[in-house]
Amino acid sequence: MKRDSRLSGVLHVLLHMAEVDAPMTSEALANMMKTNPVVIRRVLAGLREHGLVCSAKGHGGGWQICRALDTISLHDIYRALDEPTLLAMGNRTESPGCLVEAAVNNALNQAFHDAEALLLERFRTVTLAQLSADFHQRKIAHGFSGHHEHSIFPEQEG
Amino acid sequence: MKRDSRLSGVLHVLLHMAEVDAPMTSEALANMMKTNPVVIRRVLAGLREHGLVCSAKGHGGGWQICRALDTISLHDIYRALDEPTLLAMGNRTESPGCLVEAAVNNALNQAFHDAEALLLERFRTVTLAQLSADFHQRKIAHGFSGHHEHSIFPEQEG
DNA sequence: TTTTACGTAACAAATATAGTTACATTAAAA
DNA sequence: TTTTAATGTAACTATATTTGTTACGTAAAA
Repeated sequence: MKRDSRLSGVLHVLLHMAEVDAPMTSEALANMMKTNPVVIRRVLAGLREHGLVCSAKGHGGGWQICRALDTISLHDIYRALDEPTLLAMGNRTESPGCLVEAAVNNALNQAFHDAEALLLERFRTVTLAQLSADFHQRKIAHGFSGHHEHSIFPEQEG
Repeated sequence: MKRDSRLSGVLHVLLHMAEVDAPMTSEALANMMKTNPVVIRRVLAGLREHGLVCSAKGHGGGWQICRALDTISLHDIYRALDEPTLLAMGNRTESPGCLVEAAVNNALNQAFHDAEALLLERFRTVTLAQLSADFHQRKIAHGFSGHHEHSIFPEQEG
């Protein structure tokens, strides 16, 4: 089964936005993400409803993060994405009439529930500020001299 | 994202097979699972390659579990299904050139890896024998009298 | 030799996701 | 005030995945 990379993608977008003081247009972000501006606007519209980002129309408009980075957890972003499915597996039927299926569901649900809880707990404990700090450390480790806004190496895919 | 229910479905099928001494045909199993016999044969063919079930052609043929239930863990079945994706989320790109994406991947991969490890560990510790025992307890709890092969209640979806 | 069942390829249908086009709306700049 | 640059959003298209179906070959028992 194919994995949903929206959370990964949104985090990427947000961290780039955090590096820039001015609003970034959906077109610029789409170029970074090798996708379409409408796709960017669609997903960021969800974050805006949750107060994580702000958008401005017209000349000089675009998207900005509108809360302190250390107040935005991965869980906040996960919720703003409408809490997408975490696990690629599930039970065939909930509340089955068949007792065999009930026994199967019971065993699997325990494992599934615990794995989901673990993921959500991790999401709660990681903030955008931490990811940003990690990024800046990586930049230094890769030989950032102070003259480049980003890595001295050509960047692929954003 | 839609969840893959093949593991759940295969467990259901196997536990029903465990209740019967004779081979079960793909047609009978397909009726229970409300699907097509070819779909059953496709998925059970994978289990056969791993030595979990045996099939016989011709009159009186069909499918049977061919190992002791307490030697078959959920992990064995998971592997026989070709280790399907466990998590519905993933990173946009592995080995990214962009340092922002590297920071994102690093944070998410830790969480993803731990959640996967938890699931696999659970799969290793649960056997078909345990599920079968759980099923028989449920049957008793639902008023099994000794005269019925299965529940006295009409079974839905298998 | 007929019937029953698996084995498997090829095709069709359904689903989900992502991408695209088009145009209305808003706001700044000329 | 007109032009330009941006978001907002609906509708459509394309693509990929999964599931279901048909068809027919093979094997084994009755």
